[in-house]
Amino acid sequence: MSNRSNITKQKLLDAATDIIMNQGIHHLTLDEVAKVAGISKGGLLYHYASKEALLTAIVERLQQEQNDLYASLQREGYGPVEAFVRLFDETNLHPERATIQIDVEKMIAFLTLFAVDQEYANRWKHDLDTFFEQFQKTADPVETMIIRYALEGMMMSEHFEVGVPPVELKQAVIARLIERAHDIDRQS
Amino acid sequence: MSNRSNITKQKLLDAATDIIMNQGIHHLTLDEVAKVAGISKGGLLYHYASKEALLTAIVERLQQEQNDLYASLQREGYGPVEAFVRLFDETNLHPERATIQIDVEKMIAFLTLFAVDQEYANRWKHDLDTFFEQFQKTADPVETMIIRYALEGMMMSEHFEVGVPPVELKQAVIARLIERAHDIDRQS
DNA sequence: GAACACAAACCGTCTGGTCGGTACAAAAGA
DNA sequence: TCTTTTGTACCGACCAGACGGTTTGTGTTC
Repeated sequence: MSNRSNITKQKLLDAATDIIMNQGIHHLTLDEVAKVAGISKGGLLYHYASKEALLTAIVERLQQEQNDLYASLQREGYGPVEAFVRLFDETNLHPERATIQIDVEKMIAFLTLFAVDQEYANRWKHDLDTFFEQFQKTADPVETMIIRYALEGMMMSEHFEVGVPPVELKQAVIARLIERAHDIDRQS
Repeated sequence: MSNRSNITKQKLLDAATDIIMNQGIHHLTLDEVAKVAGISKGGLLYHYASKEALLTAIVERLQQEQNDLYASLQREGYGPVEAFVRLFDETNLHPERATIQIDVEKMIAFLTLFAVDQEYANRWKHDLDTFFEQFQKTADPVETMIIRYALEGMMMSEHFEVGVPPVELKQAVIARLIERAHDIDRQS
């Protein structure tokens, strides 16, 4: 695969991601992706033979990005639970690396993709199942699950903008979650 | 509006709800709803002039059901936070009223509707915003928000079947959430 | 018999996907 | 070195099916 081909593929994935994030999943049509990417529909279909192939590629790239971010947080010394919490709020905790927040925003936007067709969720399901299994073996599995669920719920709430609390309260919630995650990691 | 008309309307709403829950939102077409309801598409459009009108009716009915259930829980003496927790797990706590669990399952399925089009979420948003405001004025707003987020996250996890823990762990999580909710209600 | 409650054929649009063709560069042959 | 062939990347017109909605017709109820 040539470099030119790779660049075009990334452009297409970027365009599709952009559409999902800014216009919503129901505007994600092949014509729109091609238009945003500045490439013809024929060109799009040349690289991704079907819409499904395109979506698969998007999910895989996002998955990879998330894994990399989580791994880098663990390399910085955070335990598995605390690293998971920080995954959700890197921007607030480290404003200097604002770019990676994009990953989280992407992840949120992609929930809509999973919501529309469980097929795409299945691609991720196995990895997530394996990942969350470790959370059942911490010093306090119940509290760990509560932390995990709370983060996922917060994600939903923020994405749909339903019952969003004042910023200070949100910050306090995250602070307390980090605190507890830290304790759990220490005891584990 | 005649009784016959009302029965047909309920059949249509039931069919649409059934499709959303069992086939997913992208299979919710007017033809499919009509087919499942055993009524022609013309008949469907006679009662609900557009797909949007149908969806609005579905959301409104669900909203009503949820409100009624929450109110009945409060009438039984549960505080606002604990009643909210119990809303999510009535079947496990009271197997004898298994039917109302259906409401929760519906609610979960409908998240997909909101995911696809924020328009429908907006119909619910205002009420939910108002509802969640009281959670910011409890004895421990941070913990209350964590409880709320955790329940929403659990809902997501169960719906997409991602990282679902063993039943015992799930039960223990709910038990602890109820415990904390009870404390908060008592202190408030 | 008039309003109501449905049935069924039909229409226009949108969208995923096909297909024939072009541009161009690198390899192969002369 | 010049020509021919081949493979890659891309274009854009076109097609077929799906889907929301319309229209017209028919039976049912009061």
